[in-house]
Amino acid sequence: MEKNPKNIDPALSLRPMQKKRATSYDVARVAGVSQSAVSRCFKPGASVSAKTRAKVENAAKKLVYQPNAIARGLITRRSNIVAVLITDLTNLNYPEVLSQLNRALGEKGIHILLFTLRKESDVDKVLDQVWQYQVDGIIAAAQFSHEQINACNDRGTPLVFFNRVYAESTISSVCCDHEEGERILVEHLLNDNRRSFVVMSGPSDSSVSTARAKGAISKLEERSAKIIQVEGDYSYERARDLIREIFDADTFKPDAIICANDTMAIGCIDTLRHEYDIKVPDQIAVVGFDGVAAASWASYELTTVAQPVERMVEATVNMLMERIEDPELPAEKRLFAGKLLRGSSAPSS
Amino acid sequence: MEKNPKNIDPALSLRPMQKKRATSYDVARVAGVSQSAVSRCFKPGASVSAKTRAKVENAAKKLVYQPNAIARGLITRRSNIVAVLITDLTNLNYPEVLSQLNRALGEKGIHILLFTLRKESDVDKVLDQVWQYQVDGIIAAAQFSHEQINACNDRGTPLVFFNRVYAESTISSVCCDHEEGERILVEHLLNDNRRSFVVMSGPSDSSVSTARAKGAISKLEERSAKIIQVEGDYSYERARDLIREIFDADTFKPDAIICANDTMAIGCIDTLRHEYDIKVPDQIAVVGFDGVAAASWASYELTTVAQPVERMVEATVNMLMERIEDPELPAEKRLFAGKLLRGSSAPSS
DNA sequence: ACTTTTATTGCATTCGAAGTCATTTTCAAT
DNA sequence: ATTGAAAATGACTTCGAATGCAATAAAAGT
Repeated sequence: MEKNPKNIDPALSLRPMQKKRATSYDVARVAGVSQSAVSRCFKPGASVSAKTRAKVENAAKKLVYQPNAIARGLITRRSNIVAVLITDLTNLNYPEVLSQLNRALGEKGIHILLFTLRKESDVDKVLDQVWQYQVDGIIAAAQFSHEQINACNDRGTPLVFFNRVYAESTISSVCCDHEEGERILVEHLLNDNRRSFVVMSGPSDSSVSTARAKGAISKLEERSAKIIQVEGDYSYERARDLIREIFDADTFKPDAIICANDTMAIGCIDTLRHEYDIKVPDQIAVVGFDGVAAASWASYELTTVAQPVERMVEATVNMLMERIEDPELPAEKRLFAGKLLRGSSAPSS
Repeated sequence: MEKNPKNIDPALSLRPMQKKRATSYDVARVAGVSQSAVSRCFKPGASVSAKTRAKVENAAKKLVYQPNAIARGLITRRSNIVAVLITDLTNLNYPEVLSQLNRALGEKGIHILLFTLRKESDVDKVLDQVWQYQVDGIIAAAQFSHEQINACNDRGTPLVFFNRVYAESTISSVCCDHEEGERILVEHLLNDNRRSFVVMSGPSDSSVSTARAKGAISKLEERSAKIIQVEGDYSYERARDLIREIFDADTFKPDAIICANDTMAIGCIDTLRHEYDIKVPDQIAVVGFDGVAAASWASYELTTVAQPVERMVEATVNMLMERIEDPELPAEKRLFAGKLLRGSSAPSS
């Protein structure tokens, strides 16, 4: 190791440490066995004698050998990679989702190839990349067109949607029950004697927002409450602007605002308090959805519905893995109830 | 498309669409050219006649062919994948970082294999995975031991740290100038006639926290201000508890609190206002660091230093790519100044 | 028309691990 | 000692695309 006995062109020795990683052949040579034997040592449950295994393990350690997952993937047709497509990473609860996904998949030896999407139109471009990497499956927290879904089916790539549902029975998904969650929230507000509502939805192309709005409105109509509906975009700023529009117009006097997510709810609360000097929740109640960390901050103590992220992720990963093992499995939809988080009863600012 | 003219065993038609994707050989056969020709059609700048290219492109379209990135990676020794290791995805500004990274790398045709770390001790396990996937480089927003860094060097895997600096000149990193940022914040507070300070750091094993605390304290000592130092963990809850300890003890009367991140600053503000009825910033000023979205919310209007995430990400990606192209490039450290975001002067609650 | 030069093309090989299969070794049972 | 079953082993092939090289075709020059 220390000495360099061969007399070679010094220019050559200036070259970087040979970057070539050791291969199974190198290990085989050092261990004095065949390449097959080396391969078997790295395959759980393969037939290898203790002697051989010891020789190989020594050699592998000496050469700092790690099997090449790329080469392995080529022959096994399993990359042990799944693509995670996710829109809007800035959505406050996606980091949690991602981190949980990584943990759950990691436990099964699966890795995440991450794709973040800005616009829905990116899906096509991204799917092209996804095919090239021969991923074992796809987890999508983004809206797909039917062509895109069919493309996945045609190629036999298992696909599970996270928080997106499609009517078709052939599409697997894991979803929080947004509709029912909203109904619970509304029930809560009605019990609190709220009667005039603003329903602030998310962007219209978001199926999550649509489901939430639908849940809220269905319940409100059952009780024939007064409603106006406004379209936000999940952002604090847009919520602020909408509140201004409503309260500057001064034609509708709501006593409750139902927001499609927590961020907008917080935007509403801040704007009501700081710009209109309205007490929340005394004069107007505001509810959100998601249960993000900020919802429980003392300034807000927001009433909201938290998604059971951990269970949902667990379900997503299990469903995907099952379908990777057996692509014949029929599609399945799983719906998880959200958990109502009640803000404190009277935190006037 | 509509009709299925061939009379085949129905059992066969029940089988799934053949999952086998088309290979370059399939395309070659259909196009009536050699596999090499197909390969060249997908390599920019290769020598192919217009005639051949047309034939191949037609065939490729017909077979929905996508080159297999796994196989390509094996021969070219370039996976076009970089590993991104990131601790604590729940840190509020990492989603932004990730999303930017994805964009910047995507533009260069590089993909992200994502690893989220719960504990620092996970780095070893994760690095093993990283080697197996023959990634072209590593971007690390996590603390590495020197052995771990050396391991990367030994294998010739370019490594760039994001927001972690090491004294060694051989380690590349992109970092926000936390120290100087704090000094600016402190300057700001001193100009505002604040004299007694609490410095609330992050966890002691975080080099970012250390740098920030160091910057604040150096400046404070220059001006011989009164200081106490407490150790938080970047979380809202811990900040709240620390505030309680300080104000319940009632031995030290600060008029400013310097928090190592925005989340703790927000925790401090909420606790001061809602539990101690202290006006922020009138009676006590609170400053944070990071410039997260919540910092600018009307309830807080936090004075903080925003990291120039976009520029930092750009720099990180460029540095990494350069080193992937030419592993001989010397290490480099780039330090970006943060931007002071002044909260409004008097938002008493 | 005929030689050069240059641009295309295909053959054969390569990357690294895994699986098939035939062969050899081991070890227990007779 | 002999047989048979089970376990271990290695030679060889495979996965799918890229590439060096030699062969060929097209273009250019004389």
